[in-house]
Amino acid sequence: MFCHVAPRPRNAEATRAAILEAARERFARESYDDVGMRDIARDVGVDAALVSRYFGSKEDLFIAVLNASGDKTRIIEGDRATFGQRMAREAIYKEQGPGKLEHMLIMLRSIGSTKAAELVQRNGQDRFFGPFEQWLGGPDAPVRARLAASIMMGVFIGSELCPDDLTPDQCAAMEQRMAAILQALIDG
Amino acid sequence: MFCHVAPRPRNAEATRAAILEAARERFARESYDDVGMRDIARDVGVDAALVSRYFGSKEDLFIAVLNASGDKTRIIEGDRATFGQRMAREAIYKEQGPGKLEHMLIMLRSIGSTKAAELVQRNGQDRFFGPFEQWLGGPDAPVRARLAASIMMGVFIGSELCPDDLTPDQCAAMEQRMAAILQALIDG
DNA sequence: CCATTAAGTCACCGGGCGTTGACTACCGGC
DNA sequence: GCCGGTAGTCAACGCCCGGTGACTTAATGG
Repeated sequence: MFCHVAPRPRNAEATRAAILEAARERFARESYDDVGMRDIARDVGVDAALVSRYFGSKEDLFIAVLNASGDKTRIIEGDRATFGQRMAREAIYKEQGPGKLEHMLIMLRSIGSTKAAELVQRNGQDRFFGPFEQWLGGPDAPVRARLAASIMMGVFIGSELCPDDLTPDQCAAMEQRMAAILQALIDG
Repeated sequence: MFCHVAPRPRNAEATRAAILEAARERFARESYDDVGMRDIARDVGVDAALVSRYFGSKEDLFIAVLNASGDKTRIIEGDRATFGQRMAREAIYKEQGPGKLEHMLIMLRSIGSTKAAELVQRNGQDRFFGPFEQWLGGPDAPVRARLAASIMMGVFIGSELCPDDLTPDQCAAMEQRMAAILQALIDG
């Protein structure tokens, strides 16, 4: 009988990446305050001290997660004509997994924590809101960007952080309405 | 020279009410996790032990705050024709103070905390979402209610939890756009 | 085959948390 | 005028957190 799982081969770079990945998944499911260094370490199968060693502090680790996750969040791609449809689909059905809107999810989870709020705001401004506003263009771009982003955040919270009890038909109806609203904002 | 402020007169009921009020203000500004029993006690000018004594536990205190605050949240009043306008004004300018949408603010602040999320979800469903959906009526009421509530939540987060750097003109434009979107959802 | 060095672990620290039981001081009624 | 009960305080407990220095173990080059 095996008492130990196969010990991870000694590879600092791979271990560091594994920690970052585990942290990303944790922070996408729990808030900054609720995620513990020991939780992340247990997920990877290492000692908690190693997490502190590799990333300096919990705050630095969170920043690293935000930066790493932000790379994959290419919200703005594809043509403008289907933006509303795409975003509505993402926000409502939100196929799990890395990339996509996970970056937004991580930010929303921890935006309540005073320790993480500042980081979240700065990161969201730089990596999400700023580019979005610039991409949008046109008259009232700041207002339209802000409103569109707010709507996406709100639907995200409604469908991810709160339990979902909508039927498939209702989801489809909601998707359609949301897409129309967003698209109207995009088009001006 | 006075070394002590006037000691609070011995009145259990008044002290209890003062604790509840202080807790309400704290929970409206910080998340469940960030608010400490000692913080609340300090605001009132009593010992932290008294807070536990009067309300049993932090969780019970939070529930009491949600219930007490919910009474004043009469979202649904006034005529339907101006609902969008009223809500947009509330969400964007959100004159501070008890009542109004403070209940929603308290819920949003702590929705990230796993310890408070369940309470928030149940309370929000019972005191906010359910009545709202019922009041809305008409075709697709659940979908429209959910979408309208999500939009309000999103704008709330955007304007309260994130710093506001919109000019008065931009605020007015945003208010107008948001009001139109909400009103369209209300009317069907 | 061993020495060196990096990778990872272990024990522990200081601090903050919510909560509790023992204690004190005040106030109304006799 | 004191006395019982209640409002409020105090000190402490157990727990968990993030972080650190000393130690152990494994890989690697000679």
